[in-house]
Amino acid sequence: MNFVNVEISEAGLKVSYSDGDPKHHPSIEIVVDSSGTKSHYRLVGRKEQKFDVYSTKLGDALGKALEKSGLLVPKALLLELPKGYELFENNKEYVNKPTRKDTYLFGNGSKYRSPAEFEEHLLWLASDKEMPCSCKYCPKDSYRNNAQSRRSVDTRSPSKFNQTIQKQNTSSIKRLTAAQKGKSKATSVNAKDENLSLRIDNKSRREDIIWADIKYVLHSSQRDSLFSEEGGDLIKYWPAIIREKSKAMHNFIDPIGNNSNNSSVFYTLQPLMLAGTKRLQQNAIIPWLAYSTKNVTRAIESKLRKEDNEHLLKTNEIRLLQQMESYPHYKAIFLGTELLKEDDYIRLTRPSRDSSTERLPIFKINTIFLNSQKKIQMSGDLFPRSPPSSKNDGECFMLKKLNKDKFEYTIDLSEIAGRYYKLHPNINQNMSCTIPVSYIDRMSIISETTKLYIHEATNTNIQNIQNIQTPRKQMAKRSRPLPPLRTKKHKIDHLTKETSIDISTSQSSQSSKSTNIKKVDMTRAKIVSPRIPFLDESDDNSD
DNA sequence: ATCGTGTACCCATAATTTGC
DNA sequence: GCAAATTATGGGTACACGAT
Repeated sequence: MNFVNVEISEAGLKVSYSDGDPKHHPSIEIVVDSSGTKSHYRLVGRKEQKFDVYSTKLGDALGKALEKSGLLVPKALLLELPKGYELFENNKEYVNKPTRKDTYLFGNGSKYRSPAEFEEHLLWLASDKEMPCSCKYCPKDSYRNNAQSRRSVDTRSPSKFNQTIQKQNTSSIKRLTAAQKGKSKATSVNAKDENLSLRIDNKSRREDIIWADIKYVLHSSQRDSLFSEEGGDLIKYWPAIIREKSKAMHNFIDPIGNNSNNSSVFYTLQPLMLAGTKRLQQNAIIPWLAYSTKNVTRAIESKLRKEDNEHLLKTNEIRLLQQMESYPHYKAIFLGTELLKEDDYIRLTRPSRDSSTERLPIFKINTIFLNSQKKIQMSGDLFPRSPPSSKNDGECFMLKKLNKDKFEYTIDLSEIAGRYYKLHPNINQNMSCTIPVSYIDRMSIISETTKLYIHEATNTNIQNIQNIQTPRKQMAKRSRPLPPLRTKKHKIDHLTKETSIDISTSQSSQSSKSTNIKKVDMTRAKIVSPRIPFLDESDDNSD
């Protein structure tokens, strides 16, 4: 999962997005039923033990998930429940039975009966919402997967109100899928917006493609690398799709730094070609047509072309062949968000000694190959690093090779933390990639979804978008496609898509006219795309 | 370490609502 | 009005935790 809505601090974790609303809280009045049983709800205070159970268990679960995706979690404690959620204790006094007390979490209309039940929903709230929530109470597309799946509760106004809400939600989802099969979908999307009273006129809408200020979209290292290219400084905005629009929570810390007075609307954006989503305010984005795309596309293109050439010059076929002729070799592979090439410097995940002060060692890739066990490995030189304190930071040129001249180290993919950047020598996050996806898939998914959205937008933009969007010329040449590594669920769709994608990519960018029914599936596929960490690059798919 | 107690969680089923 | 879908309820039990 891609956790974009979590604030990690020394004190613990906060989830900055919420679908909770106090209107879903139960009434605290005492209700007496016909048999004389007295029942009432009591708000559980933050200082109570029950509350601690929730904050530690939920914090623990969230912390684990964050760490799994490579983030450092100083303290796995949920500092507060997401906005609008509260813990209640149901107190039931029976006439002839002992009193019963049950704790429940209310907030989004569902009644979570344990931290474990809320766990998945919390992760979803914290995530970029690319995937539907898999908690037991959230609506599923397939009807009634497991018996007695979901409940929803509003004890104050039993049934009516709450049920209508749920009805509308599920039906709008159904309508959406139905509409997607046809053509128009704008109308059905609006239905849901209205429901959430989020409609604001003359502002960008969900599914619009807009430009987002790169200050908020790219990391500084990415910007640096872009700016170092000719024309790179012309790029002030980055294309993105609006995935969600929401109102700011009261104490939401907006990512721009302003205190949100002017506009309380937030957009959840998915920048094209980048992993993850961003939550930005109105003033950080501009409509597509408000920005001249010519310069930008040219600059990006030239950057890409330059990289290509550079790469071609660097290839060293002879050495490759001499060394491990029998193994298929690659010139580059995608690992998560980064492209790793021969001669690159990368960081390894484990320190050579297990002192925490030591920085991750650097590894220079000499070759990338598929070994006899069909595992991708890299051979190269290892450079241990001293703790950050010693010497100056230009140390990368003073690196001392650990291996002797005629020897190389071999490492597994799992040992790679990410690229080493001269300007950012202290990065210690790991890429932590587990799911393999083909290069074709990644690129097609991105371009296909864009095409889909573009159809909804103005036609005049198609050309521009595609200039940016189209997969660049392949750089890696490999003799065989990658073996499927252990994967999770997505594998099946992935295989069925393969053929159609192949065609659309090979005929380059001009496929806006190819009316491919698979496009609809692509909207589902995009869910997978941004966070699939491991991508291989191939153009000769000989399966 | 083990026992006992109360609680949290899970599950089956009863009850109710909805769709045809 | 019936069947299916959904929700509420209460029992069973694993587990945590304090007492022995």
